[in-house]
Amino acid sequence: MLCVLISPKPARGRNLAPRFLSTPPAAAALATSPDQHLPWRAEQQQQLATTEELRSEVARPAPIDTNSAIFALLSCRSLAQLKRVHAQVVCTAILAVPSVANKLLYVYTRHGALADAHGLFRTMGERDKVSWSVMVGGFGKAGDHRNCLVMFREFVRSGSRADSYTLPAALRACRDTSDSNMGGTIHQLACKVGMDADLFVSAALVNMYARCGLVVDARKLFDGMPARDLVTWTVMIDGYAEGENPVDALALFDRMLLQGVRPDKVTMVTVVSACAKLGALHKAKTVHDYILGKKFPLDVILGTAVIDMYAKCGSVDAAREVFDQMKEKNVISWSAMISAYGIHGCGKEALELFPVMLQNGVLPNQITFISILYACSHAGLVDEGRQFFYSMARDYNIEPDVKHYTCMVDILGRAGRLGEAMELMDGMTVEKDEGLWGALLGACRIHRDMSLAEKTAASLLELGPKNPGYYVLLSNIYANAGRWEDVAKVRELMTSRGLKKTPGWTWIEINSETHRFNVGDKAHPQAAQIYQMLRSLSRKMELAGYVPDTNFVLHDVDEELKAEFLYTHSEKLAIAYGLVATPQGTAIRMVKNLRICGDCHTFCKLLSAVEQREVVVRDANRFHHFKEGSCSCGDYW
DNA sequence: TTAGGGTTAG
Repeated sequence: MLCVLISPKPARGRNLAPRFLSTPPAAAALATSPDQHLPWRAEQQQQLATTEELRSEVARPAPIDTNSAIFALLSCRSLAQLKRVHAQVVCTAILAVPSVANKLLYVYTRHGALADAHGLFRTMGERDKVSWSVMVGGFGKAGDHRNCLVMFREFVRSGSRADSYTLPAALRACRDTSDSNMGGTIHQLACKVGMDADLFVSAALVNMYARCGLVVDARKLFDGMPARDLVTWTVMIDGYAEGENPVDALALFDRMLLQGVRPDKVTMVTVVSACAKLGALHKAKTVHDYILGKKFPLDVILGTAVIDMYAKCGSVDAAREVFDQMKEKNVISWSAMISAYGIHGCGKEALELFPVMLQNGVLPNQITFISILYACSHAGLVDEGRQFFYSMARDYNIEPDVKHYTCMVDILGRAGRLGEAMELMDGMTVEKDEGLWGALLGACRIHRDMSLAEKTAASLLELGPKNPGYYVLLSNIYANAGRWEDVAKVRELMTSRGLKKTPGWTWIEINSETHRFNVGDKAHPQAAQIYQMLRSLSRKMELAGYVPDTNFVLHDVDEELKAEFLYTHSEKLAIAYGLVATPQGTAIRMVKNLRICGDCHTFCKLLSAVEQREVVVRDANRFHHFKEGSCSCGDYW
């Protein structure tokens, strides 16, 4: 076939059926390639002609009817195969049948061949709603949001009414580009054409607003909907979970159940992921029991979500149990388990899993290496980390990106090898971002390297970081050195850039309920008991040798006041409540939104011995398991 | 000839 289409002269030695002589326009388009007019290309074609002619005898397109064409299109496994069927369709002149042409368009988009699909679309004589929606949806699914919206606009301008296929596709493009302005415009259009109450459109609208960070607008829309289906509930739950509001996500799920709506597997994945964000082990077990009770199969997606949930709720053992039970595992499941070990400081276990993954025929990807390097970093495995870092490109053809460099700088920096970290950064070709400089600055804090800290901070501040954490880090470094004027300057810079320090909070799960504490919080109904417990605890702890480490208080105030600040840190209030509300011997499990403070870390270690309690803290970076006076992080965090 | 669609894991 190819020979007939590309050969400039009549083929020799065979009779061509008349249909091959008059090449239809679409078939000509098929043979077009951008470089076909280049001289070397023409020469090459001449040389290839004989072989291709022979081949074409075998591969000559056979006539095909409409039904067989649709069946053949749906069974295409490769783009080459698809192009052969396309040629058959062209030769049989059934491209004029809309269902065939549209199916062809659709299958091209499914193979990610959007240029081919678009080429065909442009030459199609008759384009109906399906052709348009295939193109709008095709560009969207391929991640080409711009062309998705261009097609949508063309569709609307062609005088067609936006429908329940094209509107959700266009809204998804807005969601994926976080363009709530465009999303709002499309919302108005949906209202204008009376499509806003359609279930597909309204689910897409709720999803778009929520994922663009406008959860309140999403909820208003959700509450005002005349009808809701499972997907609408699911996207709203997901909106809360993704918006870092897992409490509302889980509350909405409970409400959904109360209203008699039965969740499906996708809803459960969303709920499990909300639970992972929350970090409450009791709740995690309840959700897992629900999944088992309702007999949802733990397939690769739900199973992986459950692994991640248990890991982030503090039980790496439960995560491993689920991992072992899963029949099908992909690279995401393996990476989730490696990451689970990593955040719990079990570097050895994480690294042991890597070769097992390979033995199971699963190849690592970029994220697997981030999980591995993270595990090395939090277990102090410098040499191992370095080996993995260099093996990425060499053995797996995965070029390290800025995140991998950040992990590596973290590994070297924490281990005190600041010079090596700098060297690595000097030699990198990928663009440096604030996270990378932040990692180096963190290392400067740990090893008190004032001069490098200043240089690093200069580069960091030049990038204009949006994360208040980096300013606080720098301010901490100055405060530790007693440079209060510089502390004030950093604070001023933060204010001028419109940033505020993220307030620290800790919550603790008691009897399946979470209780949240801020610094100096007195809002809890049992506040009196909590503060009384804190006073008796501090006496006991000081007798056992605890000395408040006032270096962690950064206000320029006297020592006595500093100690008072320390005692009302949210971590300590949560611990005190844990002691008040749970029987002796029960583990105390907490989640903190920021990194645990150094003084609270010391406090937890001592408390685990004095009170004979296991204390588990998830902070913004990792888990700390305190037991009998020491922490699983080995004071290395 | 009735094709195309909204939600999910590290």
